[in-house]
Amino acid sequence: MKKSSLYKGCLEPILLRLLKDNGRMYGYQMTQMVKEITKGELSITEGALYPLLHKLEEQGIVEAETEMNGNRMRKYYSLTKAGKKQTSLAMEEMKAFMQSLEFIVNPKTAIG
Amino acid sequence: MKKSSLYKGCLEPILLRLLKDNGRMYGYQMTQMVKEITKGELSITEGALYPLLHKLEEQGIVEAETEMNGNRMRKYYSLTKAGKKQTSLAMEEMKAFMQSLEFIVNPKTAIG
DNA sequence: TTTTATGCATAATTTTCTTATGTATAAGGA
DNA sequence: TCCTTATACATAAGAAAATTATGCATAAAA
Repeated sequence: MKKSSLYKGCLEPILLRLLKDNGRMYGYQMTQMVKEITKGELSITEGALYPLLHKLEEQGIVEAETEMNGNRMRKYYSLTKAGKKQTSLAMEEMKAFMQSLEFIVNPKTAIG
Repeated sequence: MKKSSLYKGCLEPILLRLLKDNGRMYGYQMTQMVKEITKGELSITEGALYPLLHKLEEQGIVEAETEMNGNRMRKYYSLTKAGKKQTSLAMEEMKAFMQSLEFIVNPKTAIG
């Protein structure tokens, strides 16, 4: 992540969203996609990413499959059924969160 | 803050924004205003608020004046000159952050 | 051949909260 | 009158969630 890190607390919903949109991804791919989507604004650090993926797997939110790509390992993650449900909830929360931020930071243009 | 706390890392810019918009505020007032603006979505806890205000004061971002309101104390905070500069930067970061979140969570409608 | 990119992982530390607790005044309801 | 809620500050202990640093390994590029 970035040094100033407003992103603190948003990483989990971000990953869930990525998996929801792309179906099946491996960790490194997530970091690259986020970097691309946000035009370099957000860099997910590995120290944050991998422990979180492991936690989500433990919780049954995602499931993992290891594949070999040439000589290199890739660990693909995808949402479980419970994970999809959880993602819906997380997206609702994100929506409310972003709306609240708008209210505070952009009180004039924010539409409630 | 809320339990789910996506807000982690956003409290400081939120307070700066409040002070920028309202000029001079005391802590309790900030908690009430945020609650009102966000329709109850965001509740700033005192354990997060007061230590942060003290830190900002130490850093010369805000300055404090204690006043008595009847028999009750209020500690009013306002941005210093350095604080206003810092707030501008923080708002730029917030804008970029919120845009990035849009890109991720709402890729179709997000305008880049 | 050294750096950069790909790809995973974990440990130590720091940041930033939550939760709990404490003090004190004032207002409102039962 | 008494208890709860609201107002208003403060701090300490603990948890959560990052950062930073490190490690391993393969492959491509400079």
